[in-house]
Amino acid sequence: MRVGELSSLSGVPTPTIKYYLREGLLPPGERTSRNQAHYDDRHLRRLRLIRALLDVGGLSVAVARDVIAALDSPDTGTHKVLGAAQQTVIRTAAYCDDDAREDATAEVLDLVRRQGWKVTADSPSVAATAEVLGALRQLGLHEFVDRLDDYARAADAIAATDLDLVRRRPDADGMAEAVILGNILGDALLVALRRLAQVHHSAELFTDDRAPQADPHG
Amino acid sequence: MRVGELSSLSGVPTPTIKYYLREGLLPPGERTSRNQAHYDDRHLRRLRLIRALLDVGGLSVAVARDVIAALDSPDTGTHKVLGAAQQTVIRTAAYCDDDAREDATAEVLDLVRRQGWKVTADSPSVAATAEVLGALRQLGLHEFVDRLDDYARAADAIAATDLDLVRRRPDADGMAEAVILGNILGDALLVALRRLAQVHHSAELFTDDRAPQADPHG
DNA sequence: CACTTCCGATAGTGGGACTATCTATCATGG
DNA sequence: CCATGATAGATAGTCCCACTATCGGAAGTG
Repeated sequence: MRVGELSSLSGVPTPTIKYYLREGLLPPGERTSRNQAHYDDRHLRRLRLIRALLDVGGLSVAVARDVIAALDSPDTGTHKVLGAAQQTVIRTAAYCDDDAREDATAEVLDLVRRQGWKVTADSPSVAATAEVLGALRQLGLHEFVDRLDDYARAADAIAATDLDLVRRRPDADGMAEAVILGNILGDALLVALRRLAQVHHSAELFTDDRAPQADPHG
Repeated sequence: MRVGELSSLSGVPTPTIKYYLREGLLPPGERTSRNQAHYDDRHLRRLRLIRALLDVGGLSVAVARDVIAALDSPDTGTHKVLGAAQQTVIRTAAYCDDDAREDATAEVLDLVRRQGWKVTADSPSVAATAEVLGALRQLGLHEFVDRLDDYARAADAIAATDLDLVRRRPDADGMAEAVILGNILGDALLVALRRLAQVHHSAELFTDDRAPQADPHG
């Protein structure tokens, strides 16, 4: 197909497709002449991936490019792809200072040990977790930090399900995309589910020991 | 204190503080004359909250203003504040089409019933969850949707911990801020913990049935 | 052969989050 | 008491990002 058809099938305007081509998010089509190129359904799938990363995952174009590049690297083993997915954590700008970060890193490594997780100290996830932990500390949310293990247990259950899904999936063509998407959409899903469950627990808590409010948030 | 001191204590440049004042993120200081105003540590706390919402939570200034407005509303009961925290879910732009969304909404309500959650159908969390679910479906990640209950269970455990923290906290001055921050930083924390746990499970899985790779993602 | 579509390049747009400047005050220390 | 410097408020400018518009030349299409 040509770019016009790709545009109408995907719902992405032609100039935007050109922009993604320029930015290296979308691989170029197969050239048939000086000003003609053919695209196939791989381009369509890729385009959908891009939109999901940008719209639902909230990634920037630059980060999306990096994620996609990892996806396209020759050795796309599952483990490697999961490594690429790690990149998608980055939404915590540097917030806490260096001392706090260092303390927090030690604390995360402690947590890792307690949970029996096999993770090396220099993993980017450790840094990401430490960053958030530092922010929590610095803002005085100590109770939160005290319940870190509770949250870690939940995260462990989630990751177990994640990996179970990966394990069951045959190493098909779209597997790498599925892993990335599962992580990014999975994050959004978990946030939504958490709010949902909060509404329930909130209603439960406050209809017991406070004035019964009929309105569970709308 | 005056704005200069507020700036140096918070690390936020003076023009930016003025900008936040203009945008209604920060309440005006107590005027002492035509061109002088005094700020106190409430302003400092608020400023820290703002930066956390923007930097760590990734909220836009507009959304942050809404959240803060809810925080400042006269009846700042815990349940109400949690309602405001719901606002912070919004990062999933409209991605799936209307039909998919409708189906997904029904599916979410089913889930709510299965989990025994007390949530009304018109809660914003339901819509948010449905949006993500629709996106997952539309992208062909059906296995993911099939494990929805697993994720919901984890979310329930998380929310239970969340509410337990709220319950234990005396209704102090900073409680509302803590709830909001706990949600927003908590999201970031859980994403980070999930990645951390994934690294572990990934290592575990692939050192068993594949070529042993020494490198758990860096 | 008229007409549409395409490619590639370049330039422009609009929104968001600041950032700079300017004027008219006011504060303060010598 | 006055020079120096900070401040409030207003307005305008900047920078980045994600597009979007236009254009020239070339190729497909009925």
